[in-house]
This record gives sequence, structure tokens and C-alpha cells, in this order.
Amino acid sequence: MPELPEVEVVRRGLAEHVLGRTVADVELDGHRVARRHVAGPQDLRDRLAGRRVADVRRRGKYLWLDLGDSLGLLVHLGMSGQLLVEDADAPREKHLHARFRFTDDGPELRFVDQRTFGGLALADLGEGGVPTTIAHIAPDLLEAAFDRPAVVRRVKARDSAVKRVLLDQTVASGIGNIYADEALWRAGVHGERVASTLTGPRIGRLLDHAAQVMREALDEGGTSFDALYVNVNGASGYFDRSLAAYGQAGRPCRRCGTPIRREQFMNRSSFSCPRCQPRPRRRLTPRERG
DNA sequence: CGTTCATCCTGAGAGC
DNA sequence: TGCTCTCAGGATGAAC
Repeated sequence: MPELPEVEVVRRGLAEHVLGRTVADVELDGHRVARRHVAGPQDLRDRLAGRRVADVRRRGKYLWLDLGDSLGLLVHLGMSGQLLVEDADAPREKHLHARFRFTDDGPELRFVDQRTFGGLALADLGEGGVPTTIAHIAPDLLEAAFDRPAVVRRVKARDSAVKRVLLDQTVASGIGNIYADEALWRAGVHGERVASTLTGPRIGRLLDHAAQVMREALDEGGTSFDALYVNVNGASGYFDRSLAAYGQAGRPCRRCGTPIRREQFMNRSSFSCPRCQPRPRRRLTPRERG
């Protein structure tokens, strides 16, 4: 469940169902799910047992459980990860990788991930309670620490395609392929425009659109095209009905009626309106720009 | 510095 | 039915 709104939906579900509970034991299936925990799966299990979930936090697409004493359990859902709250006797999912049981009689927490690009790791919590292992991830567009003027300046300083910059989690986090395309459509900017050639106010508006579209998606429970993207109770969000660009190839643009086009960019698909978002004539080389 | 490319995986859907 | 091919909400590291 990938981008910021979908991860936030999961965070809220965890806050509702596991906050304040104490981990009894953890079962890990296979080595892959904890591959980023360098001390190994046994260490992960040993150090989680007996820990109380003091807080559930998120930055961009990363989630973590604050376990107190500056220890956190960092979770990334990758492309297909799910965190599900279920009764212990619920049928075992095909791609179940981890289950957390608690000291109370309540439901357990499961990590299910078809493609296993996601995973779990323990991390020290540093500045602001953020895991030190994601210190390179910038504040996301919806958090208080987001410094809009500073991000506008950073975007403006980049001589690369503006969509690439939107997807760069070290500049601003949380935006993925869907919301990048939606923000660019709303702003009327083609993703291959060179960031440094956009005006500061234009970049600011683009970021505002990105934040706004993610807020709207969150209100709809996120974007779900299929059962892979669900909240902790297994329910889908509804924002797919509101998408104006992503996945809309051939459908009329909601603003001007021109069929939405699909292009390859960064080895993935990009969707845009040919009329509202004209392609840049060509990319200028640094020396041409002087 | 920046960009491209491959890689980690499984499954759905299209086309034959 | 079944095969092959392409594609999918992401992040990372190597190579250029």
C-alpha cells in the first residue's frame, strides 16, 4: 500500500488497534521480511517481546511503532505490503510473513506482502523520534515539519525533470507515481519540465496541489485498484474514482476533454493531458541555460 | 553532482 | 486451457 494517504490509513488503523498494547511474541516466516534488520530475525523477535506500543508514527511512506526507550519498529509496505488486524484463528494468508501476538486477548497483527519489497526492522529513534535509518527521508507534505519555502528552493535548484524531483523522497516525502501525476495534472505542468525552469510560485502551487490531492485521497480512505491495497480491516479506499490522470489513458480530460495520454518515464507509466500539460519542447542542457 | 538501469518478488490480464 | 509477455501504489545501489 504505497503512497502517503494509503500508509496514513494504515497508521490510523494501527493507532486504533495496537496502540498501548504489549507485544507477547512475534512469528517471522522466512528471512526476507526482516532482511533490513541486520542483527537478524532472532534479534528482532527477542527485542520486541514485552514491548509496549507507545505511539504509531509515519513519515512519507514509512511507518513505525514507537516502543519506548528510543526503540522503534520500522515498517515499509513496499509495493504490496499489508498490515492486518485479525483474530488469531483467521485463515493464514498465502503471503503471510509476520504475526504479532499481544499479551491481551485481542486480535493479532499480521504483515502480509505478496511481492516482499516491504519489510520490518528495528531502529533507534533519534531527532524528533524519527528512526535514524530513515534520516535521509525528508519531512512529508502533510507534517508540521514540512518547510514549504525551503522545499520550493530545493526543487528550483534541480536541473532534472520535475516529476523526478516530486518522487525524490529526500526532497519531500510521501508522493508516489499516482499522486505525482495527479498533482502535475492539477497544476497543468508536464512531468518532464525541468524543475529549475519553473518559477518559484509555480513550484509552490504544484506542491500545494500534491498536498491537497493526498488530503482528499485520505478522506476517501486512499486509492485502491484491487484487494492488494486495503486498510488494517481489509477494506478498500475509494479515491480511484476521483483520479483525473493516473490510469486514465484514452479517457477525456476532466478539464478540456482531450484524451489523457500515457507515456513512459523513469521506466514507469505517466499519465497527463496533452493539452493542459504540453510537453516541454526539449530539455535544455546545462550549458545552453548558461 | 545527476541519470539510467537492474534488482528484489508474485500475480493479473492481454494476446496468441 | 495454457503459454508468453507486459505491467504494477517502491527503494536502493552499481555503473556511467
